[in-house]
Formats: sequence, C-alpha cells, structure tokens
Amino acid sequence: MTTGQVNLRHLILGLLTRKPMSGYDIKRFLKSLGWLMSSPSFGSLYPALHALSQNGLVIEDSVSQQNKRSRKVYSITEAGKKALQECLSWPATPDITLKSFIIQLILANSSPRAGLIAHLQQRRSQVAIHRAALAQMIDAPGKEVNLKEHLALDYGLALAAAELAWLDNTLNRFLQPLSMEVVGGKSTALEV
Amino acid sequence: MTTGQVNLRHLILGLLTRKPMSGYDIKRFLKSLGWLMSSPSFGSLYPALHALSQNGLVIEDSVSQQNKRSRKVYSITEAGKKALQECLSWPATPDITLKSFIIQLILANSSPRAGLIAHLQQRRSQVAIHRAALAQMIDAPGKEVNLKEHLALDYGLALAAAELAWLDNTLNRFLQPLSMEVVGGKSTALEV
DNA sequence: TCTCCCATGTAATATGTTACATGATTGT
DNA sequence: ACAATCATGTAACATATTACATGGGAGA
Repeated sequence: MTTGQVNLRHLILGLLTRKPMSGYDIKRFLKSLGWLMSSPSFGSLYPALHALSQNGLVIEDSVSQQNKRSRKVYSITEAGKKALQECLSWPATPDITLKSFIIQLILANSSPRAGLIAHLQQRRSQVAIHRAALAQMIDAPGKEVNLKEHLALDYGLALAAAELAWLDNTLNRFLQPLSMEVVGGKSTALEV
Repeated sequence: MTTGQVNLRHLILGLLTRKPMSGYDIKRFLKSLGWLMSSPSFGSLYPALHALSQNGLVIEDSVSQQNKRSRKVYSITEAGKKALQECLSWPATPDITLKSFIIQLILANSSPRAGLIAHLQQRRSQVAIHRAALAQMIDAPGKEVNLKEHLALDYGLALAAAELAWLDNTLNRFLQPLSMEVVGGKSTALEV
C-alpha cells in the first residue's frame, strides 16, 4: 500500500470496519450509493480483495452455503485498521477530484467527532486556496483570457464558493452542537 | 481512439487546434492553468503525441534550433479535427468527474455558439438528473442513513444545486445576448 | 559551481475497465 | 423457457504515474 491517492483498497478497508462483507456485498453496497462515485468493477474488486488478503490487512473466511457457491467473507484485521487510519491522515492532493474527499468523508466512521471536524477544516483550507488561485487568474490584467477559459474559471469559482459555503455551514453546525438546527426540512442530530 | 472517456489525447488535439505546439509547450500551458485539472506527466504526454502521430491525427515537424536540442512541433490534421469533433459530440458519462465537462468546455473552441449552448444544456440536464437522485435518497424513509452518509448526500446536493444555478445563469446570459450583464465586476462580452 | 529551465524520451509500476468464463437459484 | 440475481474469478487492454536517462544553455 504505497503512499499516494486514496484508492479502492482503502475504500474496501473502510467498509469492512463496519461489518465483514463479501466482494459481492461490497459491489452491491457501492452500487446502491451510486451518486458520488462510480462503483468499481468486479475486475478490480476481487483482485483488490486478494491483494489486501495477501498483505494481511483483511482475512478471508469461506462460508459455504447449501447448494450454492460458497461466499468469501472478508474481515478487517488490526493491521488493516492501522493502514486505514494512516491513509485517512494523509493530506489530500490539491487537485479537484472531490472523490478523495467524499470517500474519506464516508469512511471517517472510526474517527471521533474531532477527526471529522479536522477533516472538514482541512478541506476548507484547501478549497480556500484553490478559490484564491482562481480569483487571481480571473482578475489577471493581461493574460489574454478568452471566453471559454473565462467561462471555465467562472465555473470553477462558483463551485469553489458553493463548497466553501457548505463547509462553513456544516462546520458551524458541528462547532455549536447545542442549537439543533433544521436543514433541508429534516432535523439533523449531530451525535457521532 | 476507442469510444469512451475524453482523455489526454483529445485534450492535446483540442490544444493543437489553436496553434502548433511541442510536447513541452503543451505541458507548460496545462501547468499554467493548474486550477481545474492536474497537468499530465511527460511519461504520458510524449507517448500520447507519438500515438496521435502514428494514427495520422497530428503531424510532427522537427524544428532544429542553433546549439539546442531540436523541438518537435505538432500540428493537427484534418483527420485529427474530425476525431476531435466526434469526441466532443459524445454524451458525457453520467459520473461526477467534472473533468470531462471542463475539458470539453475549454476545448469547444471550434464549435459555434450554438454548440457551446448545447453543451451547457446537456450538462444541465445531467446535473438535474443527478440532483433529483440525491434528493430522493436523502428523503428516503427507511434506508438507515447514518450521519456520514447524510453529510455526503447533503454535500453532493449543495454542489449540484450550485452547478445548476451557474448553468442556468450562464445559459440565460447566452440566450439573451442583447442585455450585456456584468459578472463578477467584469463586463463579459458574449461573442463566440 | 550549482541550480533552474529547456527538451525529449523509456521502463517499471499502478490502477482500472471491459469482456469473457462458470454455474446455481429464483421469479415470471 | 427465459431472464435476473447471486457469486467468483481471469485475460486483455487502457491509461496514467514515478523514476530514471540524457544533455545544452542561462543566470546567481
């Protein structure tokens, strides 16, 4: 597990901290939340599980079923939990993939409330830097910005601003837990 | 050039419609706009140029310089322009990569104003579908949504809403060209 | 001198997809 | 009878990264 981007194997590790699952279970779960990331193919899922098993980060448990092909249920090991914690503490790469942030957000289940807040704050500072860079480019004097590039910059700025707003809003809710607010018509309890 | 995702080779083709460039030029340019996409490595850039050259989509022109290593300047061919046009008309994959949309937005230089508008509208309908799916999930009755997933959903919704707002705003400006609006303190002429 | 920019390229590696292969069970 | 879902896996391919190799010119 080299240092670098958060990838499928980390995602698997995170899911296995909830409960042991088979490859098919994982696929089904990820497909069920097919909103923010595309679920991986079996061609990457099964090899990933094998690799994790070989590295001792998960253990494989073959569960035979009557008249059915036996399932292979994987559980995370202590080494696996450690590897996951390590990856969750990585500084996210400064690109705009979002994916990494989302995955870490969903996987941050083993972290305490403070870890979640830190994660949001880290993202906030990154997006702030990003927005500042965009703002500087769009205000640059010479620089021959044509319409298409201006459009792309404007787009990037709008999304960055929206993300900052969401992060600020969410952080406020977490930092002031006494006032239970209503968000989107749904009361949201904030216990972690 | 198989059918599928917009990739580095398409990006190169798009840049070469502006003017002939060397690999180093392309790298430098992409690095200079390191806001919305990370610039490719030389390890992918040069092979991509070779592949394009072999397929006849670009032509290579070796320009010798005094006392310096000669540069290889690439120009797009008619076949290359055709391939680019084809890829720009692909329906974007329904994932959230954004990258594809941004690239196409920047590269849509050879398309007339109508093409740009169509591109924005296509994106709009996709994001609308995406947002509807998110909204449905967040309002689902049972479904045991825990805090982390709820947070991720809320995040996705906020970004989708912001993108829709930007798209609507931008489309309005394009569809009503008579009223020159001021955006971000900068007057934006809309001629394409 | 030393470092940075110019300028091209290859090799090893990582990571993923699509398509294929297999086969049982459940619902229509 | 047929399709969908369960369940695992492999092989070929696509695409990209990092690290390495090479070498000249410009400026501190």
